[in-house]
Amino acid sequence: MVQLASSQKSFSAAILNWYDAHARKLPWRSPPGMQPDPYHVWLSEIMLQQTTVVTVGPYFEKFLNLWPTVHALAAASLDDVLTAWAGLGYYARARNLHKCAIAVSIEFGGQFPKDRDNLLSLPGVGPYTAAAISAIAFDKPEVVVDGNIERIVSRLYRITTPLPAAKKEITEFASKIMPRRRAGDYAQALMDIGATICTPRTPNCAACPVSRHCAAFAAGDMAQFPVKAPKKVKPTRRAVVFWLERSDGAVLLRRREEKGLLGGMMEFPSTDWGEETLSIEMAIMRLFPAHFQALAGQAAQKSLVRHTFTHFHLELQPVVTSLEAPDETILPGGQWVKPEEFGSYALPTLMNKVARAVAKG
DNA sequence: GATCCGTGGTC
DNA sequence: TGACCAAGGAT
Repeated sequence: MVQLASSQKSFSAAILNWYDAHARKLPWRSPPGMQPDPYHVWLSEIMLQQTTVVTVGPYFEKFLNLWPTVHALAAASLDDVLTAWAGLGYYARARNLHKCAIAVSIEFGGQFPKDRDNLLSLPGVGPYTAAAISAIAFDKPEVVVDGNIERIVSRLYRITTPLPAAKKEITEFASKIMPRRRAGDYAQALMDIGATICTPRTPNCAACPVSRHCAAFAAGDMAQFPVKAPKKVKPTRRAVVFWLERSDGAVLLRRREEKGLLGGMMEFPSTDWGEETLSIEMAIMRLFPAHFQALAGQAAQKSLVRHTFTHFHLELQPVVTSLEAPDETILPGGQWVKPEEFGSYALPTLMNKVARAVAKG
């Protein structure tokens, strides 16, 4: 470790040389030597939180087309932002993205702050994203530590403390080996290397520009790092979900609560997501008690929809029914939408799975 | 520090 | 096929 710290210059030079020759061409990156648009950097960094480059690509292009500037995004409605974000997941990011755009547009006159501390005050911008924006968009020498860099550093030093407890230790090592110049390129280089060479399962050390600095490579136990705390088992939750159709073909949707899981997104009405399995009749009684007689006889089950969230499995039992009745007697906040219009609504992937199950069988 | 928060790809 | 994983943040 001491040897590596003393060879910081050789290490960072190898990283930057590798980047000059192998940098990935990504939609949000500017040509070599050009300063990127801070709006593009911010937008991409928010989208890339816990999300792969391949998944983000089309969403990044869509958002830039819809809202070319931070002012345009700030002027959009939250519902339009959620609709455009639908499918990307972690919807608090979209809510905070909108809040942040308004803050930058109003409080900072449309100019993103350049320093880490001011960036940290923005909604949805945490330690990683603040450092990344400051380094990449403004070339500030900030210590950028994401999951890739955690993995690289933990292998360089064979850090045995499990994550996330090792975060502080890793950040200190990362700080010691980073260069003073080209901090943005350096951070992106490490992330590229982490994504393509120093991968989680079987790293391609033969292609790594800094394998000679790596303790885990020397020991031959790269795959043992980073050490992570054990994970908890996911419980399974179940519910009955209703595809309630009107004679004109429109289907009943409602908006979820502003906060929490799938916050602010649209959904097909369902019973509460709990541990126990509910009968169709019981589900109708829970959600549409005033129309039990009209619904119970004609309810048709479709194939079970399985979906896994970060911390639980979900099994939704779709039920197809039809109903003609005054709206106010059906469901508070319900909204009738024709399936061909679903694309312009903020439907998360789970609900599109339900629609698919209903259409098939 | 622990928990909550999506989704699609991979082995 | 199911667990693991990905450019984390908020509470």
